Amino acid sequence: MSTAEDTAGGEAQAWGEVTPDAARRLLIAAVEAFAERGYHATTTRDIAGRAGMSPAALYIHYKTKEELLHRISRIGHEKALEILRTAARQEGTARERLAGAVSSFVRWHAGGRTTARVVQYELDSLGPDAREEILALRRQCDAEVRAIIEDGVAAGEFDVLDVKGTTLAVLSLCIDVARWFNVDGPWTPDEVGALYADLVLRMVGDGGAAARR
Amino acid sequence: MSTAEDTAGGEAQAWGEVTPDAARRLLIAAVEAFAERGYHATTTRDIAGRAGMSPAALYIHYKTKEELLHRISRIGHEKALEILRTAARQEGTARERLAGAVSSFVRWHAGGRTTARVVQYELDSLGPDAREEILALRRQCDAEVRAIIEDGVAAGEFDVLDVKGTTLAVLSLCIDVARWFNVDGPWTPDEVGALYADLVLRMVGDGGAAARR
DNA sequence: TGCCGCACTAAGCGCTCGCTCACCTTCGGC
DNA sequence: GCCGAAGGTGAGCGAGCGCTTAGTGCGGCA
Repeated sequence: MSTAEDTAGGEAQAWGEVTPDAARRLLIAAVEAFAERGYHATTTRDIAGRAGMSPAALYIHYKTKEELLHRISRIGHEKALEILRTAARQEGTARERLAGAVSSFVRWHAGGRTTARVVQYELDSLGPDAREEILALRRQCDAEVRAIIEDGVAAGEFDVLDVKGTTLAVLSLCIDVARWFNVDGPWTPDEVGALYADLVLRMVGDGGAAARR
Repeated sequence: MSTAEDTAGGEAQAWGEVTPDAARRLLIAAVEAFAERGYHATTTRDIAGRAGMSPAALYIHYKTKEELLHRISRIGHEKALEILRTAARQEGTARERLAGAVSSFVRWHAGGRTTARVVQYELDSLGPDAREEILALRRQCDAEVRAIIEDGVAAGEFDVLDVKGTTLAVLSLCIDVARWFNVDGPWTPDEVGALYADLVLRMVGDGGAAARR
């Protein structure tokens, strides 16, 4: 647990699919800058500077500054969806799958906070077409979590008043980790993941959650 | 319930303390613009235009664009703190006070989403001094919620593993409402408030939460 | 060796930004 | 009826923005 995933350098390895090298360096620089200052407050000169290049070099690899955000958003959302999907398709009870999904999703938001911040909070800076594409991925994330909760209700494991609302609340809780989590704070990503898995099981009325610990 | 509080016009009445009239109109225009596009993507010309004034008029009432954000942030946080404080000092069990605090705090974030968005998500755009001042108010919000939870644990009403972490999660859940809540969506602020109060009682291990409904 | 193509840079274009300044109205007090 | 303060405007400054373009250095191939 908590391998390279939770260091800034480790975050970089998630971008391995981006080539060539210069394009990847620019992308990583953009992620850091967007996370620190926000999309609109970040200049193309800042991004290029962090990547050790001149401002013009950015435009050899990306058409516009927005394309950078779009690429980051899509790769990030695909990663998030993959995490939830993997957890949802695991063997086991709904209780186990929900706990696994929440703890790994939270670990990603806490450990890869830089990336997650951009992915979750800079969506509105995209143009309408790009935003719609990303929103489709987001709806798929929602569907994965909802499916687990519905399974649990059907199996009599969970006791939920409003499946749609509870799904939203669970995702909301996980996503907001990216806003407040601080690497220098009192918790490791693993600890927050475990705490949140417990809280979420309580939210879905899994009677054993409190008793088991 | 859900009176003027949940319309854009109704939100405006919260700024009654700001005088003179022109300064208040500018402030309300700024809240709307910041909420829609974010602080950095909003221009002073846009703010002045929404208030029906020339760009220069802004600088008669405010020294800089950042001062506008600072004022909005402070007034908004004071309002949020007042809501939590009122709920915390109510008569009743910890269970009742926590439910009341969450439902009214959530109602504020959902109904006054425009304001809440600026207050909760544009903090990083403030300078260091202003940010520190706002963070102090935020810590007081945290303390109010934590006190209720500690009361409940002491009284044997709640069963909580980690008071600090649970407090953070409760506040995080409420605050994130400002990000996703949509006035045209399927829920009213009251409905979300009630749902969230139930979810939070479950999170703190209030055994009766599920059974009672 | 000579040359091409590509990754990259220095310089800078056109534009819009936050903010200022000289000037104009309105109006209560004497 | 005149005056100064308060609150407003139109024009525009300097700076910095996203992005472009002409030119440079260099690895790979005949």
